[in-house]
Amino acid sequence: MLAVSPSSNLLLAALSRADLGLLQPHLKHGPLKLRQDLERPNRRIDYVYFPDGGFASVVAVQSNNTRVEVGLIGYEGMTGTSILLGSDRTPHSTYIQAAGQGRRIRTLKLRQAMEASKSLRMLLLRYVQVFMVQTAHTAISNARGRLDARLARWILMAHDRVRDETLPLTHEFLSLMLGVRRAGVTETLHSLESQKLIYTGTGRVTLRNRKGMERTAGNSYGTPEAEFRRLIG
Amino acid sequence: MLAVSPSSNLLLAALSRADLGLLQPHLKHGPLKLRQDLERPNRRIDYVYFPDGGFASVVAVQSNNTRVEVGLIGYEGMTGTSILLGSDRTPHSTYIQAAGQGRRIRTLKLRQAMEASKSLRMLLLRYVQVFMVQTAHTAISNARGRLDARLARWILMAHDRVRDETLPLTHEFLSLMLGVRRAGVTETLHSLESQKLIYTGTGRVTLRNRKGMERTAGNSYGTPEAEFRRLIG
DNA sequence: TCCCCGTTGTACAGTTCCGTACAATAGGCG
DNA sequence: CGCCTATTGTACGGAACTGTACAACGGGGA
Repeated sequence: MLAVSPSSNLLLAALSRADLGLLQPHLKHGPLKLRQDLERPNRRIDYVYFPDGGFASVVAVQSNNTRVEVGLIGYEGMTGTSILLGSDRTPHSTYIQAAGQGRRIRTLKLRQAMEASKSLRMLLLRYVQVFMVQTAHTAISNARGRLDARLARWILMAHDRVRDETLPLTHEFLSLMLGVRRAGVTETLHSLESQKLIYTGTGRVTLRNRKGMERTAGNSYGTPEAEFRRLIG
Repeated sequence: MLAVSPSSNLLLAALSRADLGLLQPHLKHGPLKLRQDLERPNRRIDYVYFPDGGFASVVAVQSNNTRVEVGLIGYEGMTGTSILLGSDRTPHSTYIQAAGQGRRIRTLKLRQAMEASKSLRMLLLRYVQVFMVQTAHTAISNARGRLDARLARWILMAHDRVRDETLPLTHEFLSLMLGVRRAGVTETLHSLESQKLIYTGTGRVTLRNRKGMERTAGNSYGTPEAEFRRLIG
């Protein structure tokens, strides 16, 4: 809870001592609660979040019942990419999907720090690049991937961020994220389970064979992750 | 051809006189030829392009035969968003899909200009935000939209950029962009034609009823366009 | 003018996923 | 402990799209 305690957020960890010093006085640690809204569509964004654990989903909204996840943010990243890009809002919605802890900073303070330090600015913008690649690969996965591949990709990405084999997820929730039918998720999870890639239970999915999951995810998993390693490290 | 001639590129037009002055000495006007590669996957990006007409596609690549368009760039924007974000390359591919003219600048010169002017930097980054929203909406459209809606969206976006009712497009090409079967494009175009929304001919699609097309595109068209108007004007 | 190859039209069986519906759990709360 | 509601299992017909194949067209080059 101490403001000076080291964060397990990879972006904050990648900052130079000086850059961290710019942010540190304004970073506040706290819980990230399930379903907490971090950004609402077309409303001013007040805080930017650096999760230490759990993750948030960025969801593109069309109409009431047409909403699909376009990105996933955990301890490797931050919310508020539109703030970094000079906008004070976004048409998308961002909220916590797996509870955790994290740090937040007022957008104004972040803006000031970014103006003060070029290296800080560059690091955060490189993360925006990573996030764009993630979104682009969501697009290609949605266009060409079969449900088993898309589901495998999503579970892998969630696993990367939660760092626990067991994910607290209902089929209903997964169907919302992927924009598919709930019953389709149930059937596909059974298929993955029969291939011994996962265990399932009510409200949870446990990863059993990561390599195997990566195989079924195919090329839809990996490119954004490689881009992260290249640009952030 | 004169370096000082006004560009019809909306980003360049939105620059202040001073910011334009920074770029102007390094901008070179020239043709953008069909299928010209502007960015290759994971290769250094040497130039950034500001089209005056025609448009380029940003294509996410998985394997050889799995490639889907994730964004479209015409006189309203620029290529090289990854340069703006501090990376010198991108896993995506960018090439000209409708020939035109445009200006280009060496990435180094652009970087220097961006460091020199905050207002320039902010304008170009706001365009990155617009492009991210476009990519996100490609993702949602791919996940939920039926082929007629996706095709209508694509034709509308192309029409916005070409500023001509007639688009020089083969069905094969459209199928590559959308990541669907060529025969599916043919059938869907017939459907749109029978609804008097377009005319078709070999190698071309002519928009006949824009309002109607926007209706069939549904919510998959409009959000990124609104974001452009809000952030660039 | 005619050839020829890129483009378009069309067909067919097969697969994936949808919309909907309803029964069977399971597990938290009173 | 037993109820009650969220969650999961499963079924059904149908829609959308696929992969493949092949014929017909058409417009530019020789």
